[in-house]
Amino acid sequence: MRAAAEILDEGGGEDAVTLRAVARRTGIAAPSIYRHFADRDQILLAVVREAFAELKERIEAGLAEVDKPDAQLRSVCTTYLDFALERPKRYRILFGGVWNAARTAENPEVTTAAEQDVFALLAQAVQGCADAGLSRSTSAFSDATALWAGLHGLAELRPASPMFPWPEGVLEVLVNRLALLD
Amino acid sequence: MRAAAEILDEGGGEDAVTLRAVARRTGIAAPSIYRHFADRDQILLAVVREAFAELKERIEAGLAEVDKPDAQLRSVCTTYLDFALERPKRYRILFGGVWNAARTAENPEVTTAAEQDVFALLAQAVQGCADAGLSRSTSAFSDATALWAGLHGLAELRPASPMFPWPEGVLEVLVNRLALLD
DNA sequence: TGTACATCAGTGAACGCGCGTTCACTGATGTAC
DNA sequence: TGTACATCAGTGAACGCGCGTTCACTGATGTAC
Repeated sequence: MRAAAEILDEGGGEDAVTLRAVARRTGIAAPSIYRHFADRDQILLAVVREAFAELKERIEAGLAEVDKPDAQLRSVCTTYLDFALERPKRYRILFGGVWNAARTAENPEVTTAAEQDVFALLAQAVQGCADAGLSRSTSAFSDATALWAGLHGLAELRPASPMFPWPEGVLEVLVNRLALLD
Repeated sequence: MRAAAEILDEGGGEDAVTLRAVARRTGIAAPSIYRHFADRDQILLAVVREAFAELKERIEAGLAEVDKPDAQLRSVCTTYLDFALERPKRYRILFGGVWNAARTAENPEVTTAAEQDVFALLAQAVQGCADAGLSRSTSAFSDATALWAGLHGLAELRPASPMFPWPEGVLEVLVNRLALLD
């Protein structure tokens, strides 16, 4: 059921995830949805919740596979970007602003909190590099914020501008310079 | 008339810019719009066209006020970010992906071309710093791309996550490090 | 100066559509005695 | 083992709504003779 909701957002914007479209996709009648969700907003909320959970899990799984702090930082960034490029629509709904700004006040744990969880993984990785002497960073929080902006920009811009002649290695440039590695 | 279309997108997503909403805002009946635009898509197109033009003009106006290459680069970035933070919805429709990806093929001059125009101003500013020995950049294009990603990320993330404890000076960090100034 | 006519931005009524949601219902499954 | 009943996921019909768009129209303004 939730799976259907997710598959759906791969075919149009957030507004394409209509209650009736989810029903069609699931193969049930529209009113049947009310046995599982109170209203349309709850469907979106469930999609957001699940997507945040998956992003976090993937980052943590990637982290577990490497040891060195700089490899860990690169892993976080790569996983984050891969997630966004694989599922641009789903990524977009997480940090997209439209949905976020409107519902954030009512469900802080799904948006603000989940977002900070993901950001914390990034900030910890930067801090880890600084602690190990692999980064010249003196403010892991501030540098992680700049890096987050860079990652997010790349994550949104690349699918949005497929005609742009993207050069190789933009991600590496962002990580190396913003986390002050070398 | 177009002014009304613009004011409108300050109150909801792209999908809130309905033909009827524009009509209400303008104070005319819905069918009257067809004297000025062929259909709904043309309204959105006009908004995008005008917003791109305004962004470009503002950047150029800012550029004309300073001389030193590094001041010019900072001016471009500041103007870009200010535009995005002042009118988040309008900025979003320019580089937003949803509208872009769907209509880009039919109207390349409004999206791809206008986008490259704006990017060119950024790339030239980075190149100017490199030429003047103010930047260590050896690939202005590649570095400008990374910087663009950083700017875009900040431009989207800040309005989208008002609860996040944004540190001071993120923009400066992005510009200094990604354009290799110092 | 006066008359005929084209142009043009506007109008209200109507269309068919997909939407979220409500309603009273059906039929299968599990549990109590 | 059999009967009564609660639970629960599903159903089709219907509602009112805002949407984009089409239609035949009106009334003001400008131009030709």
